[in-house]
Amino acid sequence: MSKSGTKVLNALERVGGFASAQELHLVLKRNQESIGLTTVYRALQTLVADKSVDLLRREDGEAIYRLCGDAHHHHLVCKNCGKTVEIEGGVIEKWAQKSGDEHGFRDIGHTAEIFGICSDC
Amino acid sequence: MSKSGTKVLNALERVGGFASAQELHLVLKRNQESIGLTTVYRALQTLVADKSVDLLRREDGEAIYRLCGDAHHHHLVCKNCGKTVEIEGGVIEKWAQKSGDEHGFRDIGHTAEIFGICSDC
DNA sequence: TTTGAAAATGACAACCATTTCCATTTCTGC
DNA sequence: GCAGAAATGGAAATGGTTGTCATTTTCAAA
Repeated sequence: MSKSGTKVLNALERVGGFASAQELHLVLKRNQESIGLTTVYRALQTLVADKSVDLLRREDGEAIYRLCGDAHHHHLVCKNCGKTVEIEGGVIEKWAQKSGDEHGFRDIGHTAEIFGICSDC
Repeated sequence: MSKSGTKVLNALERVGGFASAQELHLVLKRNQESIGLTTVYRALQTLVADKSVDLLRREDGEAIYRLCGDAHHHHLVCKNCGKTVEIEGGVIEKWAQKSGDEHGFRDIGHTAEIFGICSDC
């Protein structure tokens, strides 16, 4: 793990939720951590590839990131306030595997997100 | 409904699925329909506000649109050659709705894609 | 310790979807 | 036909994200 990767992870822990790359960059700057915006983006790309961090999208298309546990799960996200609930997705795993099998695909993976408006909004 | 709104709706029908604003603009140009990109964007904004069209996001953040009431389906995509199969997703609809309900969310929507390697690759 | 190649870094420029601006054209009611 | 409102579209601006490339750091081998 590069020095920057660690810094970005720490920043993500500190904000404790979603943050865009630009927001993380600001947090780090405020904390006297010298780091370039480009490096933040690169560190995030690596972390996402390593599955240490989740990548989602705000409604306006901006990428937002957050720490993610190891277990494969899905998210229910409020389109308004960003509140997030982790959802068990066994049904989806089976559906993806079955659909892939039926069409002769192998190395099946999938993505799935649910969004809506939460009870507080 | 403005003239442009009609053209954009027709284009959406013609492509029969998801399309980005830029793709729709291309489709219209190819069909000898003179229309500006700006106008396509404006028409889409209006159609989304009217709930005639759904707005979703590609993985890269680009906005994609589809007619409301279109049969909602999902895609099985080959990571290697791009071959795509349309998948029925009733299971997912129910899963998304149920998960949303359980946590008090309303206006539930979802995205789901399956990817893998097809039999030809 | 020195060295040299590979990886990491960051300022800056490039990219591209989307929006804003504004001048021109088209529509609508009178 | 006329005036005002709405629609249109080309050009420029915006803003998140990625590419470029020269410089710095890391680190293992000599």
